[in-house]
Amino acid sequence: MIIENVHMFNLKYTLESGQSFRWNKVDDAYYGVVEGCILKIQQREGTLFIDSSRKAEHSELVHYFDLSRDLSAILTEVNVDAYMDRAINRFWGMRLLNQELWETIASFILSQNNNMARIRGLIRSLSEKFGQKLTFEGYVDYSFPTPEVLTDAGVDEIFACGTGYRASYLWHAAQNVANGDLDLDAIKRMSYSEAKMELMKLKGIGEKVADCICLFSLEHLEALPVDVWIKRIFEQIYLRKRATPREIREFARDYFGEFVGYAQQYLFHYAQNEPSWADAEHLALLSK
DNA sequence: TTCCAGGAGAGAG
DNA sequence: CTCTCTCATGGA
Repeated sequence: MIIENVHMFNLKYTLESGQSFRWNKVDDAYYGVVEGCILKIQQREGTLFIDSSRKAEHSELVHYFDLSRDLSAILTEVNVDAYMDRAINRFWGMRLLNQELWETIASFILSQNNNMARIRGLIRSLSEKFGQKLTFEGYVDYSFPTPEVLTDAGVDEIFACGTGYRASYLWHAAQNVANGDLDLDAIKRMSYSEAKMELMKLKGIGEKVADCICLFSLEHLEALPVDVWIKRIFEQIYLRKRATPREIREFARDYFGEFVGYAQQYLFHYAQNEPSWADAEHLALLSK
């Protein structure tokens, strides 16, 4: 499949900005698993070339990559200072994905007190062990395990994948989804605050992880996950003092507006890729 | 060896 | 409400 005239979209920035752990780069193509099939995607300017192990729906992909959203309007809205302007221009075209809900819940349960490389490894080994093997043009990957499979596997088998103390959290979540106590379709219909509250009823999901799920799967663009990076960024760049996650959320929501989740993604990725993100020259961008 | 990572839960104060 | 400690794991 080919999607032409893709406006304001950068595949690399979108897939490498820490919101998904499932994509692998091979030459100039990205391979990943979405909806139980392998996707191979390449971007050449405004055109996306997509190959798949199964026939992928055009509308599914447009939704997954958030392509129908008016990103230009959002970035105009959150571009309120010279610092943000630099982050936006550096990663122009980065979009928030709309990923599958169960996989996003499980992935961010595993993400707590953990680093990107290891999160990717954990998801990979869980999928290898409990998912279905998929192949496409010599590329091998695995579907993400269903809640039912993880429930039957048990805590010990999940722990054996290297998940550490998060094993019981993941098993508990899988069980709740499998037995219907956590209704994923209902959550998809909820407002941001309702969905966040519902997700936080699960063990191992606090405010930060719930916000990641709301932002990277449920299209709640007002969600602001406060991790160690976002905390550093707001304490050092915007607030210039120690701050609690609640203070950061309240300030940022008021300062950037209803699309603070998009603002957050640009700040997060900028700080991760620009070692001098908090030096004097950067701080001066806000001193006017 | 100690520190850190897209944190959360439990307990104390 | 806010601290503080602990929870596996592996790479720096």
